[in-house]
Amino acid sequence: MQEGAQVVVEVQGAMSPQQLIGTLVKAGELTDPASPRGRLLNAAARLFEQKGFSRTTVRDLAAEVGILSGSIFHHFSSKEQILCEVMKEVTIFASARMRSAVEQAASPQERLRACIQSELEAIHERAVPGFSILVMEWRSLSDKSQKEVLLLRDEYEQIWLDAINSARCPGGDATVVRRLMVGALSHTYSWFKARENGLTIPELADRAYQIFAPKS
Amino acid sequence: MQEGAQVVVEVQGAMSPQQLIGTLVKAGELTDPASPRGRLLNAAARLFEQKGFSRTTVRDLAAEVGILSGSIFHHFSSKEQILCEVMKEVTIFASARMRSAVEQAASPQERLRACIQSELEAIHERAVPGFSILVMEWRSLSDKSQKEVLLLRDEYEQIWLDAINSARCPGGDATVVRRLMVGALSHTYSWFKARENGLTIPELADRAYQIFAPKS
Amino acid sequence: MQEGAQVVVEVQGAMSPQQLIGTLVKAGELTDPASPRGRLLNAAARLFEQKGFSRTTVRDLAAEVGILSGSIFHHFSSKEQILCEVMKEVTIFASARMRSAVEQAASPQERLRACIQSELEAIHERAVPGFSILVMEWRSLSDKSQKEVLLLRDEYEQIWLDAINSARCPGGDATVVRRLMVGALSHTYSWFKARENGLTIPELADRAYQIFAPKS
Amino acid sequence: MQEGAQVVVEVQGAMSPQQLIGTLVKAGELTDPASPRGRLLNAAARLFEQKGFSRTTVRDLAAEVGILSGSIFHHFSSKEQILCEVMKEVTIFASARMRSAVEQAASPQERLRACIQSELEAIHERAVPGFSILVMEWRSLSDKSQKEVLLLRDEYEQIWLDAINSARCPGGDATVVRRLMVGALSHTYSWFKARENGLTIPELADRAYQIFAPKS
DNA sequence: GATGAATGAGCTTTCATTCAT
DNA sequence: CATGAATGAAAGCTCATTCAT
Repeated sequence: MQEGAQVVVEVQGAMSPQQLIGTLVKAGELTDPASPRGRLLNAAARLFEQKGFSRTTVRDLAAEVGILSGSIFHHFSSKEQILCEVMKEVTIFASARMRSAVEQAASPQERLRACIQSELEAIHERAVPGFSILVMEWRSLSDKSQKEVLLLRDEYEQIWLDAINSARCPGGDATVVRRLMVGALSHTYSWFKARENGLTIPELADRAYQIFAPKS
Repeated sequence: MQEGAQVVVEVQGAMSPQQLIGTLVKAGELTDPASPRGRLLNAAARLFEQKGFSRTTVRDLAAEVGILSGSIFHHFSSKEQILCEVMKEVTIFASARMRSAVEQAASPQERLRACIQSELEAIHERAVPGFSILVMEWRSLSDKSQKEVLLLRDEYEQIWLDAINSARCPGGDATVVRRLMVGALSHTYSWFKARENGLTIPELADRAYQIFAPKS
Repeated sequence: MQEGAQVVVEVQGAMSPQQLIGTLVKAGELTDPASPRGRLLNAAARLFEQKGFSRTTVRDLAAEVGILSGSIFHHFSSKEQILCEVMKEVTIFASARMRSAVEQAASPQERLRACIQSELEAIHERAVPGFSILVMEWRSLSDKSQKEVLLLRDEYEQIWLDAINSARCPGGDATVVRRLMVGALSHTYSWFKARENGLTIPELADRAYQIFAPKS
Repeated sequence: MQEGAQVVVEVQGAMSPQQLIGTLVKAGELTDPASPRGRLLNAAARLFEQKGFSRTTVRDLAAEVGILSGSIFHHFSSKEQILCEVMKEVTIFASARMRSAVEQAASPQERLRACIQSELEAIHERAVPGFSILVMEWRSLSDKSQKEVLLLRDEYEQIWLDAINSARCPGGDATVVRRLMVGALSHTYSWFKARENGLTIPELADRAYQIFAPKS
């Protein structure tokens, strides 16, 4: 099933976020967003991103999906577990999305460009919201949960490191460059609003690429 | 390029953080860090940075300076006001620090380099902790407080925009570049530890400079 | 004159306080006193009357009905809302009670007499305690809550004004007379104890009637 | 000195409130309203009347007279003692005022009329505010303080009982009549505003007199 | 006498979590 | 599975009172 999923992902690089989610759901890697659990995770992602983890109450969450707060604990054992699951699903989705984007890129430069745009899309798309949570709410996670997420996260980061290395970006070793980049990109959540800034996501990706790309 | 950086560091040594604070205190722009209010603000900056605003209780804060929780409200009218005051003082200090660093830089490139290093020092120095709070806890501030801080913040950002513009950085208009930079630099708080990464702040500033500086 | 009073008492006996409450509960106008919310409201009425609103803590209230203080906020959003709800329910109950008493009175004089006795019973009966709160704790209510209660209160006061007008009481316009009466009657809560004063409520109502009734 | 005071009071029946206060201050029966203690008592009377005892903080009180809250305790040992002293001074002032008013009345009816007007003036005059506190905040007083005030109060009430008895008011024994009256009159504080109701204090006294006076 | 800092008990309220129905 | 009532710990905050200066 894992393999099946990867095959599908590879073949359909031009899939819409909705299609990609559908594929990953069928592969058992993501929770069905139509299920109670899935609706809860989506609502959580949205609220944690908007208001922050600790300013979001389980009552807010329950209200958002139209149940009572007590019922949440039939699906998750704690509020923190919800955060953890959100982060895992977001990571899985972002990984799949980025892998498919990178695979379609021809040159190292294009690969880097694809990574940047893919991450920005993950941050700002409505499809599976919550990417900025990975950065902003990292400290809200227990050590145990952090480890769980890091396991999935490593895979995602490896794609980045490869892209940065092969594109020969300035700024020294790829780890440091990537860390500066993750800060820059995730912070866009706080200020970039597609409608207001007169800037589209691809345009924003261009700007970031101009900065981080190798000097020609 | 490394040399340019080192020059800045030496020159800037003209006034230590402690001295600068002393000057600002005498000018009535900062609270005396030895006063009860000042000790509270410093402790708040430290704790808000370490644990986050909402995970820090007023009891934590009180314990940190050796008083009882009720006594805090002699000096501040609410927990949120403490955050606001911390942000204002941090901004004032960071502005003064950066202005003096920029003034001693000879070229546009050196000015940009000075800005980067100055902000990194603000983030990681112990002198006036709390710079990363400005980014990380922005949403914990009420609209009213945000406006108060923004008034001071504008001044600080203007120095940056001037530096970015005159250095002719890539990435389009200076506002967007600065926003990407803010994210990149403030996020270093989460991962950069001078002792562990085998990287000093000037070295880290160099890396960032290599990325954001104009392509030669 | 004593006889007139006794007739009213006998006739009014047609419905006991308990029965009237039952009817109002079924009609959805009062909270069921057996429900958690109803038990809380009754306890609040008792305590606010005995100790005053601000000297009654939500912990007192919770202890009185055998729950913990936090649980109160499942039923009410604030302590002040409890006061508001108590006042509304007391007003509704007192209105219904007085209306039925007045309807059974034959003459204008008997109607006034019935009003006086009905209000005294509302003040001193155990059935729905809390009438004196309406006067004594009025200032503890926010402006918004005051308006809510006044809406219900107007109806109650209209019955009084009609009775005063048709009985041709001395003392000028009915509004002023009623206000003097409200003060006189509600203050009895502070000094009248049926067992101690050697005076029953109907007897006390007689005394008040002798004072406020038209001079023959 | 006690005698001297009484002589003065007798002789100058037409004294203004200010003059009467001056006399009582000289006789050592009231605190000089210009002294810090006196200003505190006046402010307390005003605030307790406006907002209620428990809703008035010692900080409010201090702010009202322009000192800091800690300084209050150089003049009074507790907040409750302030209330007690206010009540005592108000009682002394109201007694002196009513005694002089009653002495100038020719008939029993006029004496009753004088009592009513005198009490209304005590309630609504600005000179020594706080009469309504005697009724409204009685429960805020400790048992010990209640006894102290009652000692002075008895004298005041005796004047009333004599007036009621000699005027042959309806409503049974004078104690009950007086109690109904004190409720009616003190409650006027809550609704009577000289400027708004189109009713002066003497006119209001007339209305009350028409109600409580003997039926002709 | 006043100040300002601190106390400490107690307040109302919040909230993740539990559990009988 | 969902409900709704309750829990209980802990939160932010209030306030009368104390006391060294």
